[in-house]
Amino acid sequence: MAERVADTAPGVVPRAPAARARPPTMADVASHVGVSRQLVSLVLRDQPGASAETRAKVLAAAKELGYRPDGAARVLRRNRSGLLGVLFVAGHPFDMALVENMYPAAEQAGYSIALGAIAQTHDEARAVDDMLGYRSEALILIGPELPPDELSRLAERLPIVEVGRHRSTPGVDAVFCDGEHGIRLAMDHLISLGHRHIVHVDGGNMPGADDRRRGYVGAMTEAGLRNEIDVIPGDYSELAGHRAALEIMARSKRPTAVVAANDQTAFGLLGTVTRAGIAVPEDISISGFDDERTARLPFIDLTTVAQNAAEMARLTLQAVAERLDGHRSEMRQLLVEPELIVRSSTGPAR
Amino acid sequence: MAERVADTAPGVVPRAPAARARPPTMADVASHVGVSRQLVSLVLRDQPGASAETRAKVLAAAKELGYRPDGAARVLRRNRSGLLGVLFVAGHPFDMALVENMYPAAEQAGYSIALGAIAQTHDEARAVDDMLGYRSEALILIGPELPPDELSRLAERLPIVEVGRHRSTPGVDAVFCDGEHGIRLAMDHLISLGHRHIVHVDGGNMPGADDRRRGYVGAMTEAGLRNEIDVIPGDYSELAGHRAALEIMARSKRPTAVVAANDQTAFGLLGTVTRAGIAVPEDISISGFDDERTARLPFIDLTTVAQNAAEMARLTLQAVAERLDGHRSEMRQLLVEPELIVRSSTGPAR
DNA sequence: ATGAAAGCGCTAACAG
DNA sequence: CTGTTAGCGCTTTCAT
Repeated sequence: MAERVADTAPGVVPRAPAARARPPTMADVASHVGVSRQLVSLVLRDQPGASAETRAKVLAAAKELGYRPDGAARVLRRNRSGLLGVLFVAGHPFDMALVENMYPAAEQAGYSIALGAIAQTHDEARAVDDMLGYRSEALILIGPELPPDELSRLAERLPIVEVGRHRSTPGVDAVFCDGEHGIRLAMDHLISLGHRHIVHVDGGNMPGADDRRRGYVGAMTEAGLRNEIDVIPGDYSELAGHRAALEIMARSKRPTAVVAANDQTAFGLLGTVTRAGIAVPEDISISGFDDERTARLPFIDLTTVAQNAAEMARLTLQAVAERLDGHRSEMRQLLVEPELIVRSSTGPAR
Repeated sequence: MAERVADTAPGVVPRAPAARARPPTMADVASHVGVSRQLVSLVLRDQPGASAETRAKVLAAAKELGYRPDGAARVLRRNRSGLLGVLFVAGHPFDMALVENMYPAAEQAGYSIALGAIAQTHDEARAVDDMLGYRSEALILIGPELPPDELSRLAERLPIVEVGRHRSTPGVDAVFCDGEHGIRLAMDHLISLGHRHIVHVDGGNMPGADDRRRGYVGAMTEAGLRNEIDVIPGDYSELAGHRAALEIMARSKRPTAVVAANDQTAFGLLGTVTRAGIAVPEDISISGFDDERTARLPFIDLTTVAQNAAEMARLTLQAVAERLDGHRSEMRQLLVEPELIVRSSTGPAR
C-alpha cells in the first residue's frame, strides 16, 4: 500500500514531548485548596454540606488543575455506571437517527450512553459483550438480530429494550412503530389515487418486515384486490430495490405502484427506474418507509411512512427508567403510530 | 403523540420479576473453587503461576457462575483503560466505514474502542468530554471540526489523531488521504476522455476539501485549461450537488463533466440531472470521491476516487500505538494514496 | 504453585 | 460545615 510520512508543514515546530502527567485526583484538588477529599467530592457533586466560599475555591482549583472525575473509581464505589448500552447497525440510516435521539433522551433521564456499532468486523454478540464489560445498566438494541432466547437470558441480568421490532421476547421490552398500520396508510393513499396493480417489495426477515408485509396483504384484500397481491422478496437494501425494479421492468404488464418495505429499497427502485427512463410518478408511483434523511432530498422527494425517531427514543428511555428506577418487572411493548408523508414520488395511476 | 401500550402476545407469560442479583465477583469464583482471589486473577489473565488442574477448575467455575470481570475495578487498579475514543459524525457514510475498520485494527493492537457520535443533539465538545470521562488513552477524531488550538491543548493530555484531514495541528498526529492527488487522478481520467469544460463542486471548508480543490485547479492549469476553471461552492452534501446541478442545467453552455468533492455531492448531481432526463455519462460525466458503499450500487455505479478505509484505520492505530506503547512524541502525518475507480458515470466527452 | 497485604480514586456512613 | 473510617473489585508486589 502506498504510504509515506508527510513532511511537517514548514515553520511549524512540533511541541515538546507531550508530558503525559498523571491526571490530577480529587486529593490533589483538596490539598491545593487545603480541605479534605470528601469535601471536594461533595462540592463536585453539588451536594449540600459545603460553604459557598469553600465551594467557590474548590471549583476554581478543579478548573485550574484541569481535574476530571475518574469514572472508573466512581462506578466502582457507587456500584452504578449510569451507562446505557446502545447497539446500532453501522450504516443503517434510521438506526443512526434513533441513536441521535437517544442522547438527549438519556441525558434527561440522568443516564449516559455507550455506543456499540454492529458491523461485519464486529458482530452483535461482540457488541453486547462490550456493553456488558462497560457495566451498562441496560441494553438498548436497535433492530436486534440476536435470537429471542438469548435476549431473554440476557434480560435476567439487566433490562433489555428492543427498538424497531417486537417479537414478544419474554422479559424484554419493545418499542416499535406500527408497521402494519404504516403500510396501510401508504396503501390507502395509493388506492385512493386509483392504483390497483400494486407490488410490495418486502423486507424478508428483517426487523419489522413481517408487520409491513401483513399491512400490504391486508390492505389489498380489503380493497378487493386479493388477486393482485404481488410480493417481491427483499431485505431492506437498495440492492433489493434495484433487483425488484429490474424484475418489474422485464414484465409485460407492469404495476402502476410499488410499496417498498423501507426507504433504502425505495431508493433502489427509484434510482433504477429513473435511469432506465421511466418517469416517477408519471409511469410508476413509489413509496417507502422510515422517512430517513435522504427521503427528503429534493431530487428524491419520496412519499414515505415516517417513524418518529424522537418519540421512539423518548419511550425507550421511559421503559428503561421504569425498570431501573421504578422497579417495574413486567414486560412492556410500546407502540408508536407512524405518519404518512406524501411527496412527489407518488401520483395518480396512469 | 400517538402512543399506547400494546398487549403482550397471547399465550406468552412474562417471566418472573427478573431478579437482578449482584453479579458474581472474583471472590465468588475463588471461594467456589476453594482458592484465593489472586489465583483466579492469574488464571483469567492467562498468566503463568497456576497448575493446569487449578486453571481448569477456575475456568469452569467462572463459566458456571457467569462471571465477567469488572472493567471499572480493573481500570482503577491498572491505571489503564485500554480504551481508544473514536469520534465520528452520525450519518457520514465514510466516517462509518472508518469506524468499522477501527475495530479490527484496535483489537490487533490490544485496545478496545469507545464510540462517540457527533450529531445535532450531541456536539463534538460533548463527545470529547464523554471519551475523556471514560478515561480513553487516546482520541481518534474522524474529520474533526474542533479548532486546532483546542486540539493542541488536548494533545498535551493524551495522544490525538485527526483522521481525514491535516491541519498540521501542533502535537496532533494526522492520517489522511492525498486529496490533491486523488482529484488529479479523476481529472486525468476525464481529460483523457476529451473533456475540457470541467466543473468542480467543492467541499467548502469541510475536512480535506481544500486539497481536493487544489488538485482540480492544478490539473486544469497544467492541462492548459486555466480559463475554464469553474468552481461551484458546496459542502460535501447531496443538497450541494443538487443545487450545483440546477445551476449547471440553467446555463446556456453546460460543462461536459463535473468533478464532485465527495460521493454525496456526486449523488446529488447524478440524481438531479437523471431525473431531469439528462443522461449520464452520455450528456454529462460525473465523478466522486470516497468510494462509499452506495457508489458501488449498480444503478449509481459512480466513477470515484477510493480512500482506503482499512489502510487508514491501520495507520491510525499504528500512530496511536507508537505514542502509547512506543513513547514517540514527535508528531506524524501519515498519507494514504487514493485510487481511481472507473465506473460508468464517466465517458467520452460528447 | 499459592496466598497475604496493599492500594488504585472515589463515595457513603457516621462522628465531630 | 468538616473530617474519619471503610470499602467497591481488582491487580500487584512480595512472602511462603
